Amino acid sequence: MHAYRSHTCAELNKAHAGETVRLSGWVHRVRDHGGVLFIDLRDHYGMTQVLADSDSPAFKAIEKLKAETVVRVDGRVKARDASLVNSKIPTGEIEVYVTDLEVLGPAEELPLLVFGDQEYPEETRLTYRFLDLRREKLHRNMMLRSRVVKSMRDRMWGSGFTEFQTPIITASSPEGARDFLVPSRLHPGKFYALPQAPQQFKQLIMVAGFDRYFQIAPCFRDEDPRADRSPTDFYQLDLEMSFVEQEDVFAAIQPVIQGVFEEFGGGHKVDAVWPRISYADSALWYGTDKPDLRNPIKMARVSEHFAGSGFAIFAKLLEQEGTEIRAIPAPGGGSRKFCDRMNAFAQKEGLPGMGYIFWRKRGIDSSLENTRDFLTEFLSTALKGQPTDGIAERHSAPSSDELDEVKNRIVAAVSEGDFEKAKFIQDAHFGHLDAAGPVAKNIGPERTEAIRRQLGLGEGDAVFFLGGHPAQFEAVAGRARTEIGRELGLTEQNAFRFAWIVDFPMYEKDPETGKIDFSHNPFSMPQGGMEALDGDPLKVLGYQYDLACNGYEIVSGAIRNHRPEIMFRAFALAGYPKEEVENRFGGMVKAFKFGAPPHGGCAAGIDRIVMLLADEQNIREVIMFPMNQRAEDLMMGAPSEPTNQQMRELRLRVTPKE
RNA sequence: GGAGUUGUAGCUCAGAUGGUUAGAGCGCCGGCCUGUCACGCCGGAGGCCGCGGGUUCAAGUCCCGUCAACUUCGCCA
Repeated sequence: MHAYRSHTCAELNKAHAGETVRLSGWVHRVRDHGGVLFIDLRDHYGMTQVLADSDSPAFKAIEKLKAETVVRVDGRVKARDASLVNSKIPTGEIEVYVTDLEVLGPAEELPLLVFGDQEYPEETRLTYRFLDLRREKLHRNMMLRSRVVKSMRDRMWGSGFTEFQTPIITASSPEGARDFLVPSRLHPGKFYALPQAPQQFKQLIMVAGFDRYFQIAPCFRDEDPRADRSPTDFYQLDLEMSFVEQEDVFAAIQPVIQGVFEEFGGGHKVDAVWPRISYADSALWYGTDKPDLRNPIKMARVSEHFAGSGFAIFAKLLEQEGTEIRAIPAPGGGSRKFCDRMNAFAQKEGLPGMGYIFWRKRGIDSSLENTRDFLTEFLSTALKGQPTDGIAERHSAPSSDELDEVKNRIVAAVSEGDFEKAKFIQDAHFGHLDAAGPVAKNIGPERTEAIRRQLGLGEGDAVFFLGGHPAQFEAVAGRARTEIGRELGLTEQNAFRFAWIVDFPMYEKDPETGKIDFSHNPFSMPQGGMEALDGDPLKVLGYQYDLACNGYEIVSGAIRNHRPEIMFRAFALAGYPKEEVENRFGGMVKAFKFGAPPHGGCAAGIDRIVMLLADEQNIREVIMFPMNQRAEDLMMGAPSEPTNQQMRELRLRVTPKE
């Protein structure tokens, strides 16, 4: 018999009854009943209940076992009585009566329990990651990750891509993030860098004529972490294609991503149609370049309704250059309580607050009834094209100057034949909806009605307003949109919604220094080529795109700039002279001078995709050995101090902390 | 670097308004138990209430500072 096992802990069933078997695994849980005791024996594959009673030669030893001890047991498979079957586990129809036991790996008292779903501090979990990984959830997440990567790889091969590895120790490539540097022993004072992405290498692979490349590539960036961003390193499905345009790249990657989400998405709905949304529209509608389209709320510009209005804050604001008022519609959010809560949310996010309007049924004052009746009859008669003479006599006169004014304007509109306008004024003042909230009072019924119509809102709905320079409130507006969608239950559950965000601007202006710099990837081809670079840099768009899914950026890519002369010009606009470009990207620029094919590609964030598929909120839950928030590996003790010998070899000295 | 939240037993957490000896569940240790599968029952150990200072007759509780963790802004091809 094999030294450790004849079967795994997931294999045995009724058909094995009577057989003598050997199992190895961890002592998951012990249930000691005095004369009989049970152990759940666990391995990677599953769990089997083993038992011993006082007649068993192993009884004494088994009584002393502690949780997580690794043991080998020999025993006899017993079919369980119907009343004793455990339907929760696949091996629940049998149990193994232990005749011999050997401790293979004793275990001390645990800092973290493997069974149960008790929560532990991250610090403990990361220090004892190997224990945490034994637990069901992480074990499952890591297996999911492994299968996702295999599926991606298979799909890529299936679509004619070939896989190549690129260097890990390489040259610095100033693409935005901070580099991890590696000191060179052979060249004291010089440093290698770990690649932030295999960007230049994959472009060179295209120049080398391989046509379609992919790689499951590690990427290294020395930036602060976020819940969806690992510090230090992460993995991408990196791909590049020659002789393609933007839509060709989309067509290549969509089946891979969609396929993986369908395969591992646990039955969630997966979008088959991925809309293209411009960066500008995405910012306006969703307040972010990675919108969550499960949330149906679409924001809108409503400046015109506030310009010159009685709402002084916004009216004044709009007199400044570049300001706008934007609306976040909130269908079903029409209560004072909800509106106040969202206003508080905006204040917590650092804004002065959000103005709001909400609509409810209008209770018409009896003193207004006459006017309303008059107008209703007058309008409906007018709309039918019949003479309106004599209607005034059938109703007593309106009761105030203000009402007179409204009435006269309706009558005037009708006489000009502008029935639409007449109906609008009528609705604004006497319609069945009453607009509540301070904003409505200040801008008056007609501007309020115009906003309501623009946004398609009705009874029980609300709308929130934000004003100023869009760059300053857009992101908060986006978060408010998310919050509103969530609170009102508008955001669809159990679905993955995708969209390509396209037409990213090539450049942006630093609001403080006024300096023009690349807003995204400097290697992208500007739309319109060389000519486009002659005008206003801030208006130049790139062939650059992201794929957004449920509020996360999961793919990013571009059609590359493969023409040296356009590249020099593009860099010059951002203030990089030709010499510097040649200095920093010499290898690539040179390559482009010897026949470079038009090419483009993208990279998909594997960690984030698995995170979405595993329904996890934190990327550390899908990484085998993650760093903590301070980029430390608590288990391995990294970073650590080098030995003096190492420092001498590298000719390095650390300056003391100030 | 800025902001928010949290910090009480090994772990998860409870401890209104300041007031006797700081509690529960899980885990751990000891005992009982031959059908459990989150076994049950009895008993026990285990606390610088993150740390420092202050207010007060009295501080886990209020104030100031500080440290740590997480989240977030900046940053992020």
